[in-house]
Amino acid sequence: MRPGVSPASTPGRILDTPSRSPDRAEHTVPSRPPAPLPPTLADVAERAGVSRQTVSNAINNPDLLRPETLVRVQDAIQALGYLPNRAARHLRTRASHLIGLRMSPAQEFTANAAMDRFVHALVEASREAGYHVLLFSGGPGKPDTTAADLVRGYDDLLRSTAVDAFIVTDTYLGNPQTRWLSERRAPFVAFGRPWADPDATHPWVDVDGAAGVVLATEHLIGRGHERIAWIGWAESSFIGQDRRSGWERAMAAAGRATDGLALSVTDTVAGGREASAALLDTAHPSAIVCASDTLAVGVLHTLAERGLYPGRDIAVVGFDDSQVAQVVPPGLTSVRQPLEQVALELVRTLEALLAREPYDGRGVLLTPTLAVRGSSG
Amino acid sequence: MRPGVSPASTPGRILDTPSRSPDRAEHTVPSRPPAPLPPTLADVAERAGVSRQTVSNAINNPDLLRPETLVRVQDAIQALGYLPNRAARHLRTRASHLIGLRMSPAQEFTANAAMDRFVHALVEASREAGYHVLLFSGGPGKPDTTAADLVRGYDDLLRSTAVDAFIVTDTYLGNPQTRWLSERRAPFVAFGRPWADPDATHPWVDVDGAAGVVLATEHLIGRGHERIAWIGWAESSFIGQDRRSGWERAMAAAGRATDGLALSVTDTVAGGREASAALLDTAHPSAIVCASDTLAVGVLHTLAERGLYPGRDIAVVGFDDSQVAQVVPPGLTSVRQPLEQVALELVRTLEALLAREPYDGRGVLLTPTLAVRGSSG
DNA sequence: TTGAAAGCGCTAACAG
DNA sequence: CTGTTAGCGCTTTCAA
Repeated sequence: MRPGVSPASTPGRILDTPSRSPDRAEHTVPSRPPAPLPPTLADVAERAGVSRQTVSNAINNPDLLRPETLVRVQDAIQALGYLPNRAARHLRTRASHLIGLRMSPAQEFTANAAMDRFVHALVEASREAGYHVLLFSGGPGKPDTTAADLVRGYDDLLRSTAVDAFIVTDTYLGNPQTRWLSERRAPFVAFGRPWADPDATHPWVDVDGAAGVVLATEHLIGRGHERIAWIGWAESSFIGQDRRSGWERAMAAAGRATDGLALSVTDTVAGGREASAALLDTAHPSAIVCASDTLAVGVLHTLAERGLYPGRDIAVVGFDDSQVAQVVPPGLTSVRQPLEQVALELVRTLEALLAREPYDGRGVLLTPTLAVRGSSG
Repeated sequence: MRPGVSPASTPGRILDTPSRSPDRAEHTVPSRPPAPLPPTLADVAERAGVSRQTVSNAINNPDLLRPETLVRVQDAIQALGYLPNRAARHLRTRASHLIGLRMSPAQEFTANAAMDRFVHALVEASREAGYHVLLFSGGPGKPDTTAADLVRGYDDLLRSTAVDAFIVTDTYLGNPQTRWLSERRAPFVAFGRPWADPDATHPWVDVDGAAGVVLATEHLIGRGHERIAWIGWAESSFIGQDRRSGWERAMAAAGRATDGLALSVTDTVAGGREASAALLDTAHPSAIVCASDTLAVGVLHTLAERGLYPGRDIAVVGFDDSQVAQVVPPGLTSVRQPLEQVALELVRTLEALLAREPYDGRGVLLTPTLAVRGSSG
């Protein structure tokens, strides 16, 4: 850091539209010579005075070497900063050590921040297993998306042997990928149960949404709430039904009635706002549990409009522990998915799969936690 | 979708701690035979009745082929679903067509959702240029991070020739990566100006934060606000100073005094909350511009505590157009970075760099926009 | 215009 | 325990 530098002193071209300025030649910096090529096995072998194969063994089967040879080779590796060329290794072993993950388009104007946290967790978990994450795009979100488009990204990566396996996240859309990948015999692990296809035998990891909502509802019951409402998604959503079942189960266990206390809407702020307004008018709940933070934020809108304070007048709980839940005043109590654990389990399952270990076909279900904040008292 | 299926019918193992159940053998599904290997050049050549090199030419230098041969080869490629093996091509051409991007740990309890949007935009822009994004981790965020740790991820990827180039995003921390990468002659483009190192000659793309704050401040001035306060970061932050200069510039242009109207704090919700409380007590502003959405959310906290309504009693503007800004009631007006354009420019610059085109050394500066919402009237 | 030969850097199989 | 040989699938000379 050089404290004296004015922020505006760095020369730059200000562009409103992204285009290069035409007078480039006047300011041209000659492109510098390329970086020297990294050392190869042969370089290490020569330095250590052994054959290339011995260096390869030193890396992949160290116990085959006599200790003193091993040390000599390792010293040479160290001195040269040698690391095996991934392309060559990939070509030879047919393993890229890359995991493919499709980024579905970012959902704006919602509180769904989970993807970011998940990607971080996955990158971290992959690293520890010696893998990197390769991102690709395409799929739902654009108009005119056909089934072929949906699997296109997967197909290309598979046919070009770019990745060893996939993590599939958007299983909830009724998307054809998991079935397609299964038929294709492509290695993959799904984040999300095969709700719509109970015959599916592919490995999966998921979070027990119902259990999370049970936690939330019991929390509210413990705070003395009698009339606890539910705002969820359309009946056709398996995940939505699962989460709702947690509310029903916890309410039944506590002997609370649920009549007229549930509403299904689309997963938008407006949906949550309107549903909560209707519920407050007709069902007079003292607490509302929502299937998502997006819906819960909608409830906060209604409360703000009516001069009611979340946590004091009406308790509100969301789902996903998004950044919004974490920072919105007075803090939104929310069900938090253990995404770090999910990532760990996904990678672990993937490793077993790639090692061709038999699969027990039962999936892994993880339990979420509840992040309690001001909106619930 | 099979409507009759109960959400709870899918068998799964519920785990509180991530561990595999021991009775795996009882439920074992034999691992299925591996997928057949994708077709190679030789397969296509045989089917088309030509040599392998001719197929290679059909892909890389189509004009070298007689049209009828070309059609025959293309038909064979189509029929077999052939795609070149990336590892082989990479090994031969020394180009992985992979761009490395380090994911710094997710910042929770802030409103910094920009990374998610940026990654999406980058993946999309890369795809159109024929590149994929490879994610790696490590770096700042963990305790005891040394300079060596900071460049470790880059170094490993470079030495193993895993990526062709990097996009470097966290230039603002005074991190050593850009300098290190430059010395190493590794191809990279930075998202962010080399604030701390005006001698740097590496290519970069950035967003004009000062211009964004000018937009925000002028917007408030246009709404009739006289006393517009600023909540920013510590003086040592170049980005913070840049953004602040926008406020100062717009205020000066409108003939507004700024004495006592600015405060510098850490970039947290609490920081924004405390700073706004102090400003309201001492400087009596009618509007507050913040260096980040996180700070702006802190202002919303103070307003909520005092029974004041954002937009009606006090106008608030943030920076980054995070999901929080988009959904928090009554909507937070915020400066939005053109991340899609940024990604496009980064990839474009990278392509030129990798093509060894001369670089004009001036960087690309893009102008943000202002997303106006309820918090500013 | 098309084909033959070589080799990118690595590892698996086998010989010594 | 170490070295030799071969080949993963591709592109790039160079001849035909």
